[in-house]
Amino acid sequence: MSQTQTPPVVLVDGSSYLFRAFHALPPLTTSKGQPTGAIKGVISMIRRLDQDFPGSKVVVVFDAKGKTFRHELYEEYKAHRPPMPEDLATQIAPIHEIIRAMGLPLLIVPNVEADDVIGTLACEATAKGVDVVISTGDKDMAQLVSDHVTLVNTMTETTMDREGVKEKFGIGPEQIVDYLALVGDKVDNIPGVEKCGPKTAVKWLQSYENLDKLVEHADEIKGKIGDNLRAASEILPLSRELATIKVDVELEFGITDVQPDEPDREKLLAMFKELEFKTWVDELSRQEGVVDVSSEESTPETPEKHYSTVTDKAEFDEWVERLKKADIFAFDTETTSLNYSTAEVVGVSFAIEPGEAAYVPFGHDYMGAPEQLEPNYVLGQLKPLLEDSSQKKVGQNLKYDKNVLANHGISLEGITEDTMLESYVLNSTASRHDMDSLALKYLGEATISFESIAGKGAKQLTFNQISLEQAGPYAAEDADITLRLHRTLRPKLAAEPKLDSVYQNIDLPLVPVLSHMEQRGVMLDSATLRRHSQELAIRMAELEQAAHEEAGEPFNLGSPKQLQAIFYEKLGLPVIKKTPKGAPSTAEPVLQELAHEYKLPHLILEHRSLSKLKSTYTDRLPEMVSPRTGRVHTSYHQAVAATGRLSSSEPNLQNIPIRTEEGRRIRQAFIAPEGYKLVAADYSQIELRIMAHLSGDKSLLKAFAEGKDIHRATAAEVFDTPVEDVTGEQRRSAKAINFGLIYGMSAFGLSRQLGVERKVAQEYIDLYFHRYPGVADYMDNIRKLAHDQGYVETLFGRRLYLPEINARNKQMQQAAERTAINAPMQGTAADIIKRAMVTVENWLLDSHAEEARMVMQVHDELILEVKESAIDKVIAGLTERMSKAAELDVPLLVEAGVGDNWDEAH
DNA sequence: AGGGTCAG
DNA sequence: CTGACCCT
Repeated sequence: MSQTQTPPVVLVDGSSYLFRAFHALPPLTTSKGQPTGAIKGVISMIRRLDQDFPGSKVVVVFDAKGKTFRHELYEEYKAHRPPMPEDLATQIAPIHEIIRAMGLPLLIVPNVEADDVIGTLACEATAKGVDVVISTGDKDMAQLVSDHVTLVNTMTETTMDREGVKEKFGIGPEQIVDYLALVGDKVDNIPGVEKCGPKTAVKWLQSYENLDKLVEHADEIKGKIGDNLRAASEILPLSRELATIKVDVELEFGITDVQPDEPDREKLLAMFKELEFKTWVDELSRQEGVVDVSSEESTPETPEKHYSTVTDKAEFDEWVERLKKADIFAFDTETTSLNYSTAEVVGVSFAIEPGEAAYVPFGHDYMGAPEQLEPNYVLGQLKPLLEDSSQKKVGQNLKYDKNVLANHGISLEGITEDTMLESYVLNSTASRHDMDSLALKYLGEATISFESIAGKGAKQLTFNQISLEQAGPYAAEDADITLRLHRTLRPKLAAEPKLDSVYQNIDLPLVPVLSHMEQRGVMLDSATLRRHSQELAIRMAELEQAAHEEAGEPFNLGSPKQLQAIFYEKLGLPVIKKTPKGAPSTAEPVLQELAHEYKLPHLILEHRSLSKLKSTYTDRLPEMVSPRTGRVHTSYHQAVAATGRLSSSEPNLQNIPIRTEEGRRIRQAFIAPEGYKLVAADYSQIELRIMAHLSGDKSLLKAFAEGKDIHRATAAEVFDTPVEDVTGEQRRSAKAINFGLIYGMSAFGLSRQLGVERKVAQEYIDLYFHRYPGVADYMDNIRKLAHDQGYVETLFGRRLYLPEINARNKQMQQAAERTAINAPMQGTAADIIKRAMVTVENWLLDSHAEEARMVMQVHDELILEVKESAIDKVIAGLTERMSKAAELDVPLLVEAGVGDNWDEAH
């Protein structure tokens, strides 16, 4: 390997990093919803090159849009590539802009792929005696490696020279093209040899050196794969050509023509600010000559860090004294398990000032663990502080901490701030609100990952098994980051009065309410469910046998893949619909259709629905009963649904069956303890009522004011019939129309729902809007508003950003428009029931603590356990409070029922 | 429209 | 990860 004195030229394959950064990094967005993960990834990679190759000329190359010579060579080239995700497409222009502002040459050559530009420049540079480093994430580039060309993957920090290629692939750089031709490429749609993977290709090339010689001796290859090779011999030259990176493209410039420029610091600063890349903003601001005039809010500096692990009594006591005096402190628990109902606290961490935090371990019990403070002492000292509601705390998802502390007899009060909720209210569309994502997004800091200290997979340690050396900094960091996030996020909320009110008056007060409901759990009749399971098993076995006879062979009824084979290959049933990937669908509506003419689909349908009931409910629910309490404890998630709704998991209590008789039997297993009944109260037609209120449509308001059956009233209007003459069929159609409106449904969707022609569905919609012009206006306005401001709001001011509302892709744009219509209704309903929950919980705790408690929420329904003697009183108070949770131009009707089980209560 | 879970 | 299916 020859050494030159001059530093190498670095050619950057920008496009390859673009895709890798997009998929590998957490989906960052700005507080306004602009996705930035790929930008951050690509730019930080490019910035690193300056350190890795000081003094080198860095040239960045991107693919241009449009076709290339490979498309002309082979029209199927990249034919099956899905369109670029919108979230990625919007990040390309900013990346280009930043690279230019950094002063780096940016090459985008029309009709030439980045690979070929790089190949050509690399060839030219080496001819001039300059060494080349190609920075890429794409292994195909290995074909360019030579004595003067090295590959480096800056994201994974690996380099590959000639020897490296041999090590990695088992063959030399000159053989890579032949290798690629043999293997083919599914994504780019390059044909290869059927069933020939990397192993086979390498084996062949090691024996025959290259493709030509291999094809010459193709008859020596035995077996099916030999046949495949001979069958492919015609197209292999084409594959080879497609896989070959060009080194002789006609470019209008040479490697010496491209020169770096001075960086435009003002421009960079503006862009980094816009994209909310705090650390880079800080870094630039500190550099001389750049005065940050546009800054209204100071970006948080990364403080010096002083984290301590406290095992000394005096030191701990001192911390407690400081906590008592603090106006607010950040707080976090470390526990043995993520499951709050079984988790035990093994340590707690605190922070009062940024950069300074302490971890107090008391339950680490691995071999050789240092002596720690007594759990009883630590928790005993902290208890008065934690239970003092005037002592303010901030945390990340404090509901969890409240739940686990309850296992130690501590009732956490004073939850005055929660960073997870701050982030959620600021931008519910941001896909994740966990601490690690928030730290990266708002503080520009990567946190210690749990995996890095606990390991992963089966060998993952629980927190009590992690050494104090590792656990200390991790836990202290959690408290520190939480405090600093709060200091960053809270002012952002305060600047938006409506969002601030949603946070303070709706989501924060709900935290203890949800915590109580989770801890209470709900009672389950496990014995009945188990019996039900056995019955289902018998019925399923019968169905399975019948299906096998019908199909003429045994197969797995639960496998859509095997089913496709039987249906469409063996039995030749007509294909009605295909899955997104092009395979014939066996989805429910398809089978429903086929069931008219064939017996097998009917059997499958019944088997499927029973199998779902059994695996998800009758088998699983009894397993979820806590041995400690004998009840099931769900988790409610407050920062998952973009619209403001809650979600529920482990188990999901918000999707317990109700549609079929068989399903309702599962609801019958949700029961109340001795002396109690279940009361279920739900808002009647809440979303349509909200639509009436928001749109102000006269007819709709009137219908609700008069307490009419809304679907019947709609049918009378749309079909121009007197109310008393509306048929069942007409009412059913009207109901589908009403649902469609809530979902922002199109004529297409409605036609499918109703099973009528699209034209007919459009007529219904036109008629509806004609009869309810206020609704039509409202829909137009909300769509326009969404396009103009990029977000929509609920009645209470909860905001939902719609990043795809102005997407170039029409389908995405239309989906965003449907969300724009649905979100204010769904979200306002969520706000209303959350408000009701807070009021109802406080009322019950104040005056009916022994008689009634809320145990479940299912979007528009609250389920309570109520002592038999108090039922009338509680129902009256409950329905009144739910009705008054919002003041709308329509009455909020609440319907309540009582029963020994959830099914009966309806 | 928004969710969660299961089996393959 | 996908397809299917349970809920409001």
